[in-house]
Amino acid sequence: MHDDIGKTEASLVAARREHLAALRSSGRDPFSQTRFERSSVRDALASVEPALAAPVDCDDAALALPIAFDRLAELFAFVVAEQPLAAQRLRLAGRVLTRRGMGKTSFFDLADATASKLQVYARRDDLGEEPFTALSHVERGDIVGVEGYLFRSKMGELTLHATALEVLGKALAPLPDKWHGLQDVEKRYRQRYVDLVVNPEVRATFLARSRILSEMRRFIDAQGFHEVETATLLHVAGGAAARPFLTHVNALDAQMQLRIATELNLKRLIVGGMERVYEIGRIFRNEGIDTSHNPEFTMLELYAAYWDVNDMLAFNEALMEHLARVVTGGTTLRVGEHEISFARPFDRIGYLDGIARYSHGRFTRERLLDPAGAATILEELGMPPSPTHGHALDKIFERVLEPHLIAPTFVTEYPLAISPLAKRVPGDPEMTQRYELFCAQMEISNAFSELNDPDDQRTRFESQIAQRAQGDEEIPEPDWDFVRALETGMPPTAGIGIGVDRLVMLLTGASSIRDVILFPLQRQHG
RNA sequence: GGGGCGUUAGCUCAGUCGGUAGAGCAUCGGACUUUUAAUCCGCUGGUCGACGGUUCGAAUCCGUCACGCCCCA
Repeated sequence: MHDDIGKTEASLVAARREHLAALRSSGRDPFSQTRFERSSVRDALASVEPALAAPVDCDDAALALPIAFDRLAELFAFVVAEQPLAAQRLRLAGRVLTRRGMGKTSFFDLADATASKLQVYARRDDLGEEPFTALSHVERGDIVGVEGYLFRSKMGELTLHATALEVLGKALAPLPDKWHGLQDVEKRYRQRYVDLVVNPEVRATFLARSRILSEMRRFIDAQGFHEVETATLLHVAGGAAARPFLTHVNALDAQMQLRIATELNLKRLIVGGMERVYEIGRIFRNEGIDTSHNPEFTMLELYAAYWDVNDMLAFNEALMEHLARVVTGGTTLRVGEHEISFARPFDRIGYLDGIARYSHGRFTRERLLDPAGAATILEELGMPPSPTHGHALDKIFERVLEPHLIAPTFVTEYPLAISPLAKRVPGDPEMTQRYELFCAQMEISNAFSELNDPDDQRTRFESQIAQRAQGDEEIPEPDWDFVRALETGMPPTAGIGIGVDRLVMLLTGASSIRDVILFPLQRQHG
């Protein structure tokens, strides 16, 4: 790949510049246009006989919005012929996707933000000789505004019959194939704007992501949570097991780290009495890139004072079902070859029980909770040795239990060794009040009753220092101020982290995290 | 880090056994007043990812590198 422009491409650009020059010389410079008033849903309804209009369920604010192409069919279902609506003056705008010129008439397909298109019909006899000639300089990729009325074509397609048309923007770069779109995945990510223009399903995916985020906020806000923004630049990035990105702050002449979680700062807010807080924020982890990992990704973390892990589980379950309903209209989703249901209740399985079950009883609690025992399990599985007990447990889990977690499943009660911030299970101090939610073999959320005993927290940080010394570089340095925060007193609290990108993958059927991140990290061209 | 696959016209893709490169779409010219991947006629368009090697001759074989995708660790 190199960025030098080829001769063919140069001639395509030159041809487009000639069309631009022609438009300018006829006083229709596309780049001098400043605005175009588009018809609102209310305008559209007002222009037709009330008796004909289908009932529309939307509030005043929605009525004032421009008509989205995906609503045209619903709003104008009654349009059957050419004549009844000739008095109507609808104004719609979009990007030209295809042109079908037929001498003295022409058809255009326009795209807006939705995955639907609008067909426009232009005729010389309606537009006049000179404007129709100007129209011949409108090409695929250009942005146009059209005024006209709707009718149904011979083939039954709802079509805007143009009475006036203006060019609002010109595409100088040639667009990809109108039928195949842009397939080259590398170019799709590097030039996402082109991907979005020519691949409507990509626009639909990112609009779905936006809807998921706003529904998530709505659902959470309705339960009295406050959205907050904590620092991304930290002296010590903690709250998760991951290597941080390093940066330098000139004003302080200090090396700092980008956050790997929002956990510790959000719990500081719980200590401060904010009681119900959440943050939807970008997290940075200096790790590998694959179909389910991007070095920067979005996480929802939420903390509720006076809740325990079971309250959080119920909240999590309700949130997931709600989002599934909003996005898909139902509770079942296709993920690869599996059909999975988000109808409550989700499956539950104990961490230790699950590993015991899928190892046919070979990997017992006693072996797993003993560092030496876990090491022998790794050997039996033919896996390389781990630097720490916690690392070994993670590897065993990934190999033995995770592959079986297709339907939404809460894995409950995690060993203390891999849960440095979670409260112990009463009467079982080696285990914690924690669960993780898995779907389609992906970890979606992680929640627990938060450890609020500062002495216990200090002890666990100290054991993390030992783990770091054993060579596990993903174990963060202790954040001793966090212990001081707990010494200030934290109510019993439950917290959760949800991987937003993976959740969007599930709900949109994306198989790669790159398909739900607008600008995934790519290596720079040599 | 290891393995596999890919990179050919603006886009989507062919390219046989090693003999100096093809199609469709787009562009350009022409016809066409309800088309919808419009159609019909005609013409253009190439640093075959980069570099090196083998060969009389390389898109094709070999090596190195770049970028990407997939799988594994």
